[in-house]
Parts: sequence; C-alpha cells; structure tokens
Amino acid sequence: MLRQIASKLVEYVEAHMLEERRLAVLQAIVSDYVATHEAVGSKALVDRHQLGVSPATIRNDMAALEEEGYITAPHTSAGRIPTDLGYRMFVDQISQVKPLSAAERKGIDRFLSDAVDLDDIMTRTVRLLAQLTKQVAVVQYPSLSRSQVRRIELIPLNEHRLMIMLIVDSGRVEQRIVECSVPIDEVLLADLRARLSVAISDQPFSSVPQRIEDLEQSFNTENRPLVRAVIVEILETVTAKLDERVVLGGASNLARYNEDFPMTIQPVLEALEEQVVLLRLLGEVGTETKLSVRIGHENQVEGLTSTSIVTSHYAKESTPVASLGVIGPTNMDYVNSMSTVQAVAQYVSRFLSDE
Amino acid sequence: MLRQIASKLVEYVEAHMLEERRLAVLQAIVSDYVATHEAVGSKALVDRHQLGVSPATIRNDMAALEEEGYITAPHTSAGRIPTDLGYRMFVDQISQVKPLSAAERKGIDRFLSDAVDLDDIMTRTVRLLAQLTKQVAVVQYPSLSRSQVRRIELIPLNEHRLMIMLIVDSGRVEQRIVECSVPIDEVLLADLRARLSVAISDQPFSSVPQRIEDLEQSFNTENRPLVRAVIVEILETVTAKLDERVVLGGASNLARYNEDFPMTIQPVLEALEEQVVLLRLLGEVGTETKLSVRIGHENQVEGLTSTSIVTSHYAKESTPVASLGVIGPTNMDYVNSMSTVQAVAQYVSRFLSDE
DNA sequence: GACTGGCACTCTGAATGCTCGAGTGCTAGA
DNA sequence: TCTAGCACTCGAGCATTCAGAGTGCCAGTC
Repeated sequence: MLRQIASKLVEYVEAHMLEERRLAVLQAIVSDYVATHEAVGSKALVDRHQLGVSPATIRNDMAALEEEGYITAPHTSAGRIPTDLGYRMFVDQISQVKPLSAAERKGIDRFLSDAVDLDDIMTRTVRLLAQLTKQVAVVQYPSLSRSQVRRIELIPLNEHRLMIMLIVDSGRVEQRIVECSVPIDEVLLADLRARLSVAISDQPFSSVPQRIEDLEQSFNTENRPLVRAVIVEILETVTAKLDERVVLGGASNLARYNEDFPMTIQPVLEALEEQVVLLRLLGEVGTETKLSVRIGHENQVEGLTSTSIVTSHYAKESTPVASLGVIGPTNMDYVNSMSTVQAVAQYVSRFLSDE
Repeated sequence: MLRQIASKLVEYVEAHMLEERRLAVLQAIVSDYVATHEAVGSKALVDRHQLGVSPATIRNDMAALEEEGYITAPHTSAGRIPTDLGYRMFVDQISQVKPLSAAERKGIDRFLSDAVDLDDIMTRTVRLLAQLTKQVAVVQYPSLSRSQVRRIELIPLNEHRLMIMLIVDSGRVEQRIVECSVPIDEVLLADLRARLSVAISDQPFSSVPQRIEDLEQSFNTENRPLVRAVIVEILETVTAKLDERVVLGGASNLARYNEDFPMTIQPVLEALEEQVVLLRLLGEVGTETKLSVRIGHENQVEGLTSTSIVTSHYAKESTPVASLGVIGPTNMDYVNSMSTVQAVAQYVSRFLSDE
C-alpha cells in the first residue's frame, strides 16, 4: 500500500518535471526564435540553454510540443518555429513584466514632460513607443464618450457665422462652425451660451443629447432658428466625434522586418491606414485587463493575421480613457514590448492626471 | 546663291525633323517604361508607336539619346530606361496638363464638399490624392505665417487656469493653456481679451509679436503677472506653431511599387515620417511656379533620390497659403499625377475660399 | 521507463553549367 | 540618311549537383 503511494508520487513528480522541461523548451524556442528569426533546432537549443539533457531528448520533447500544436516545422529538415498557440503559452507564462531601467524611465519622463498640449502629448507618446519598441505604435486620443464637457463657448465670427467650441476635460477641444441666415444677435447668443453651459457643463459627453434636446422650447419663436442650428450642430459633433481619433507612428519599422521575413507589408500598411481597423485593434477600453496581447490569428482583422498587438489602457485620474500599443510581427520581442507599453501607459496616465 | 539658301533650308528642316523624332522616341520610351516598368527596346518601340522608321534607325537615335544622357541601358542586352534627365525633358515637354474627366471632377467635388471643418478638408484631400494617383499623398495645412488672426478668446477653465484660443482666418484654431498662481479675475480677463482683440484681430500672424509686446505696460502692476503669462504664451504659440502641419496618406501605395522594383522603402518611409523633410519637399510656397515637379536626384533629400515629387500650391482667395502633392517612384505616371495634383489643388482652393 | 548515441534519411539553399532569346552595335548597301 | 543583316553580349531561366542542418527512429544504458 505504502509502496503504491510512493510509486504514484514518483510518477506525479516525474510527470511534473517532464511538463516543466517541455515548458522550458518552448520558452527557449520562442526566445531564440525571437532573437534570431531563424528556425531553431535541437542542437542549438542545448548549446545555448543549459537544459541538462541531450539533443535527442529535446527532440522527443519537440515532437510532443509539435503534436500539441505549440510549435511547427517549416519543412522537414529545418528547426522548429513557434505557432500562435506557442506564443500564447509563452506570453501567458510571463507572470510579471520586467521593469524598465532607470535610464529608460528617465528618458520617457523627460520626453513627455516637454509636451505643451494634448496633441503634443499624443504625438510624443506615439514616437516614444515606436522608438523604444522598434515597432509600429498606435495611440488613441482620450475617448469623448468617457469624458465630460468642461465648458462651451459660442464665438461669433461675423454676422452670419459663429463657432461652437466644446472644451473637454481631457484637454481636447472640438469646434464647429454654424452658418445662419438671420444676423446673429449677441445678446441672444450670450443667453444661449449661458443656458447651454448650465445644461451640459461638467456632464458626461454621452448625456449631452438628452440634456439639450428640449432647450429650444424655452426660447421665443423668433429666436428658435439660431438656437436650433446651434443645437443640431452640437448634437452632430457629439455623436459624430465619438468615432475616436488615433495617431500612428513608426511605420518605417515595418520595412525592417521585411528583411528577415518576406511578409507582405502592403496589407498591413493598408489596415493601419484605416481608422476603423485601428480602433478595433485597440479594443474596447475597460472590458479587458489592463495589458492585453493578441497574437496572430487571435485578432480577426484581415491582413493582420501574422502580426501581434500589444495594448494597454491609459487613464485619467484612474478611470481608463483610451488605449495605446504597438503592432509588430508575431515573432516580436514580447517581453520588451509588453514592459514598454505598460510603462508608457503609466506615464501618459500620470501626465494626463497632473494636468 | 538661291541654291545655297535652299540647301541650308533643307538642312535646317532635316535637322529639325531629326530633333523632333528623337524627342518622339524619348517620349515613347518614357511612356512605355512608365506603363510596363520594363526596359524598352527598339523593336517594341516601333511596334507600339507609329514612328515610320525601322528599329535600326531608332537604335541610332537611342544611341544618341544615351550619349546625351537622357536614357541609359541597365545592361548590355536590355532595352533602355529613362534617366532623371530624360524624365525631366519629358515633363518639360508637357506644355499643358490634360484635364480630368467629368466623372473624376464630379468625384472630387462630391468627396470634398462633405467636409465639416478644416481638419476634415485636409484629411479628405490627402485621401483623395492618394486614391486618384495611387501614390503617397502629402497635404500641408494652410500656413499660419500667411494667415490672419480672426479672433482671440480667453476662456477661464478654473481658478488658476485659462485657455487661450486663437482663431485663424483659414479655419485653424490654436489653443494653449495658461497656469497662473494668482486666482483669475474675470473682469480683468474680459478687459485683457478686449485689448488683445483690438491689437491683433484681422492682423497677420507675423505681426502679432510687435503688436502685443507693449501691452503689458498699460495694466496695473498687480495685474501684470497674469497679463504677462498670457502674452508670453501667445508669443510662444505664434512663433512655435509656425512650424507647419502636414498630413500624409496612402503610404500603402509604396508597397505596391516594391513588386516591380526592389527599391528599398525603408528610407522612404523614414523620410516621410519626418515633418521637416516633408516640408522641405513641399517647398517654399510662392517662390516657384504653381505646379512643380522634382525628379530623382533633383530633390536633395537623402533616401528620396529615386523618387519624384509633384506639388502644387493651393490658395485662399487667390493668395497661395500652402502646398499639396504626391510622392512616387521616378518611373511614375507623370501625366496623370500632374493633372490630378493640379485639379485637386484647384478644388481645395475653391473650397477654402467659399468658406 | 526515461534518456542517449548513432545512423540513415530528407530537404533546402547555394553554386554551377547550360541554353535561349532579346537587344545591341556595326557595316555595307540603297 | 535610312535600312537590312549579322555577329556578339548578356541575363533569365532551368536542371543538376552538393554540402549542411536537422530530424526520426532504433537499440542500448542507467
């Protein structure tokens, strides 16, 4: 009886160790492949990582890993390369991302702190990401749907035109020009502004429509055309501008990968020029965990099935407002990308909240 | 004597005809090469263009053209391809660009007329250009240095912060946030706004610094810190924002040319990500003729020596305010690019002036 | 039963040699 | 001045060869 238990235990431990080595082999394959971009064989593996066993043993493990779908052989007599599933396993295994060096943190800090306005922050962030990760970087502007209106201004430009200006707490400013047939009455305009201000100041963007739709009723009939024109335009801005803005940078980094890998960059470039696609890639803010990695076929966008996307939310005063991230080939350096994206997101959050 | 004159005449006419055929040959070579992207030989030339002479004759002409530097042979037994000089000759020969078809004009019109604001016009224009020419498109925002301030607003955001807003006649809006240690006095702010408005409304951007530098003196000492802060920020905006904004589109079109031609797109992409470089490419507004073509080595930017740039100014109320254009390989379709760029520039000018 | 060494096998990529055809330059003649 | 013809050159494309890397499997060892 005792002997039976002992034997089971040994069995379990051994099976566990086996599992563990397999995992180590997978990790070794991924990291080697990421570094060299060449299929990695059993010999090279034992040479570079101290696995303590012979190439033949590794070969058995590799065969098993291939069976399970984590790696694949491009052709008979080549080494193995990780599959999307293999990368996924690898990424999931990274429990905590490695922190950046002090120098890097310093660099990020200095680079961002020179920014003068929101546009500048966004531009600098995208550059920073592209530079640090050597990938294509994407940064989404703070989402309007999660922002509040801070202030509204109605600025007469000339007799028949005025500019509506919505100032948002994240620092964004939306403007729109209204044309009206009747001459603009400055007193009326001030009155309208005051009432609009009461209605929507410090209110979330999403609640604006319902808050102003009845406003027209409270004005004299003669003034209603102007009031209506303004309201219509505000509504349009509020709804239309909910399609978010995205900035892109480091597209030239795509070309670099062309050398190692003959992946066609045309579809990738095309996808990146489509705002809609980019937004889908950045994903729904708030629904997922902070740092998200989508690998190869995991992202459904056509033309990007051989790229991976590492994204993170960033926040203003600890409520997430938008996402940023990098896009690269599936054989990118996940460890570096993940830590960089996370760090940059933290810095951007801090800068937004300081403002 | 008469005979002598007659002989001279014949000589002249013949020499002239010779010149003319050579030119025709060059044009044929350029247009064939642009269409096929393959070196073009003497046989193919007489087949496709009715030149009325035999291949051998063409060969002689081609030898002469090569001697003069207009075409070159990639290797001994291949056809000829135009040199930069050859393209230059070809382009110069296009006295008038061919007008676009009605459908194309209609398309441009419809596409642009949906634009809601300046940002939208710029974005749509760049897309339009990229789509029509199948090249990389570049559009420069209306230059501030050539614009006038239409209006200035000072908007208090909270006790210690205010937003300066400069509205420019081209439709651009520049904003800046000012932080001040003392609480903001609304009355003072209104006063300051009024005086600033008098000083710089409807004045050219470039004259703003001299117009406001003395303004501080006319306020009480106690109010000067705020006044100074605002003035400093305006000055900074006026000078800093003179670096122009440029939008880029159609980068994926670069990849297409990769197929035919193994020109490395990395340096091109890199150059295109540098605002400074783009601005240099777009050139000085107003100093050159309206439609400008720079071919291969003619543009001095490193990494773009095998690309050509077709640009045109566009105007607001018939004063040129900025440039737009397309960038492509030297073997691009000049006729199409030139006519499209010109047409789009005209339409943009019209839309800006209508506003 | 897990690991190892050895061996035969397979496949790729680079290098080689070959032919074919396109295109030229030159020369002699109309 | 143009044309026809001819010899020549060069590159693209194809088949062939060869070395190297890597695998899979088998038999033997701990």
